Amino acid sequence: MEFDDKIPIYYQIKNDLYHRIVAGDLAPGEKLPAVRQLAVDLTVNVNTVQRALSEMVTEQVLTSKRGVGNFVTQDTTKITALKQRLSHGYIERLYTQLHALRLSDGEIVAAIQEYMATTNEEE
Amino acid sequence: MEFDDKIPIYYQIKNDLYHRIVAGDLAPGEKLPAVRQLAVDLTVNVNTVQRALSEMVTEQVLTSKRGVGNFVTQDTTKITALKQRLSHGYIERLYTQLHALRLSDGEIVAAIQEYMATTNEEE
DNA sequence: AATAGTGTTCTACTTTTCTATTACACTATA
DNA sequence: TATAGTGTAATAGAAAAGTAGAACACTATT
Repeated sequence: MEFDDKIPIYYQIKNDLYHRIVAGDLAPGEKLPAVRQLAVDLTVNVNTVQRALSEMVTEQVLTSKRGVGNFVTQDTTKITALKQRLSHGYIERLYTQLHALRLSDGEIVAAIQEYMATTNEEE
Repeated sequence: MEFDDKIPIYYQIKNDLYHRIVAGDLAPGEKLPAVRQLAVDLTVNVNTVQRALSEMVTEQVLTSKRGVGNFVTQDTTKITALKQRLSHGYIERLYTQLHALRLSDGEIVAAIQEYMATTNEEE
């Protein structure tokens, strides 16, 4: 995984896990790899992984069983809410940014469709 | 100006200036406030302002005249290119993020239009 | 009971960012 | 030619994030 050095790594790890959970890549109730294994996979220190996971436990997106492992919550309403929260946040940020560049609502939609058209074309 | 403590302040200052330049709030050739004044306005250290500005000089978005001041470039093609670069980057990031959440192209456009509808309604 | 695998916590160190302060370099103008 | 206003640079210190390594706590299995 590549990291943006402008943003704390633990924060980027959280976001990556959020995405994998919402996408269903990590199913409700599924056990995560061991923290030491995750640290190896991400080429990062155990403490950095731990910080990301412990925050997600606090947020009740994960549950932790000492001596056993970390697990994705079984409460699917939490996951749905997470998806909503993330996508709404992303859209809000884009809207704010493009508005600051003085793009109108119509121009914003057009720019996105234009982006999609050129992106899919090249595949 | 409020800062996000997850991102370096000098970086956020750069982005704020980018936006003000692209929006025309700071016109081509216009003189910026003195670095010490900007530091006061932003309640930040002079060096932090200086770091933001010097990077923008390197990028040729600003020009600097020692003993005189910092100025927005007069080269409007640079500004247009900057606007393109920023908006494309923002859209690309949104697209990547929402795709990671398994939203299709159509769902992405719909979600944005839905967002715009509810936002404008409340005004 | 022993052991291996797991989460958790702690301390020490490094790097980056930001602040504080001072000094230096240049320009315009009184 | 002073002087005020400007950009530029350098040093030192504080705070936050990350790394490294070790130790501790708990669980399941043998």
